[in-house]
Amino acid sequence: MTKQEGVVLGVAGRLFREKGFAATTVRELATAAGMLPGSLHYRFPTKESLLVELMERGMMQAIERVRAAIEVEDTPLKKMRSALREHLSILVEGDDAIYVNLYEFRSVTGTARDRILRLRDAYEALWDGMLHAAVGAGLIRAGLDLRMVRFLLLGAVNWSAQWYEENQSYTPGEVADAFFDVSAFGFCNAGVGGLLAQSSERPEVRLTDVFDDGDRSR
Amino acid sequence: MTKQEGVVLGVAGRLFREKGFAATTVRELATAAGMLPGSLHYRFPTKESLLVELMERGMMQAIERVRAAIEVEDTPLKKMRSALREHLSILVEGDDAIYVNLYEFRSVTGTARDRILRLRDAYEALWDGMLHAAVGAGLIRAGLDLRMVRFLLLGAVNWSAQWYEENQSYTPGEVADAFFDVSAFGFCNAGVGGLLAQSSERPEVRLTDVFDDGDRSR
DNA sequence: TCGGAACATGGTCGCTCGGCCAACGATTAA
DNA sequence: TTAATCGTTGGCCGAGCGACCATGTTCCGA
Repeated sequence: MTKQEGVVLGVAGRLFREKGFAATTVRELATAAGMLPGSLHYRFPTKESLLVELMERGMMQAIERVRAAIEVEDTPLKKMRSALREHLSILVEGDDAIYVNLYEFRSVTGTARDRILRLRDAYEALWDGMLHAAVGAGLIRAGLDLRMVRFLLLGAVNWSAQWYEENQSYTPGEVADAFFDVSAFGFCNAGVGGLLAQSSERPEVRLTDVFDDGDRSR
Repeated sequence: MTKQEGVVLGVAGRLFREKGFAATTVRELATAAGMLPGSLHYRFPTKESLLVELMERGMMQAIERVRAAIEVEDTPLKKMRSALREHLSILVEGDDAIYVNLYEFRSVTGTARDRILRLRDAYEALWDGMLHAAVGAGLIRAGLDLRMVRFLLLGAVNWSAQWYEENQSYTPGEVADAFFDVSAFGFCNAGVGGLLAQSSERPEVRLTDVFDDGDRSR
């Protein structure tokens, strides 16, 4: 990737995020990248090819970042918490490629669609791996649909991009940890949660085995 | 509202949902509504006025439906569960106005933006009311940020529209109930959840006081 | 019955779109 | 110095855009 292509992808990410793919013109892209429309066409044959390139790079980068965030943790729940933090951090303060991935996918057609879907599958596999490891470690309440747990967590953080911009009274880490805390332990209080928990057949696990660092927000 | 206007709003919802506002042309709208562009212009001066009309009607309708779903329940948690069901049901199988509200808001400019934001505030106030009632009834774990609980629940269901289409192995009610179940009681098992719950100062509440109907999916 | 309001028609206006390319400098290698 | 290559320029293309309106047509109340 040349330096110029990097500039183009950068401004494309910003404009696609701000205005949406369909509402962004190639002239705007070229001007923002400091060149003329013809030059942009020389590097990217079509507007959609620019979108696809941006999305694929962003997705691969996100997978690597989350994978790295997982590797440094040593228990399934810590891995999940760390992955959630990284995911939200990339989304709201990383480059714009992931936001575009989430909200402009409908503009991608043909075979590029499948390539991006395969990348998404790879990302989701990271989560399923963590969840299954947590089940294996006896940390997950019995009878839950793991897919639903994943949908809950990732849906909440993905949607956060919608309200976080105008409501930055939290850090991304605080938001992610709050979501993880509620999802893991429930918003119901001791009595309600405790009564339900008694129906679980899982062995007891000491809380300190799960979180021994006391660090719930970064 | 005349019958024709209803037709126009209907096809507008469908096309805005399928292709997005910016990618939909007035000619497409007119053709789909069985009329010519000029006729459409007679009823709605601009494309954006059509979007605003659609969004306002949809939002008001959603508020009424959720309010009705809340009223027939008698405890805070039941109200929340019912509201979540209704919300998701409207989103994935109701008319398209709510989907458009969620995903095309950026195309609204000027004073119409504020009008729609005020409708959103009214909807969120429904949720805050339920959450505060739950706190008052001693059902919510101490130390939680209620706004985060709301963001978690509504974010997860709002995002569901992204994956539900191609994955209809669940009913909307099942999805909403799964989200509610995990959020309320946590995905961690008895030991982990129980240890955390012991730190709560809330009095015990019998589970049967919360859900006595056993109906967890419709 | 009939006058007028309500509505539909079909086309045009001025403009911008994404895509395209022949000609042109800048850079590099021989 | 020269020739080949790489990247850029700036404008043109047909298509399609949103907006608009003069002219018919329908329909309903007086």
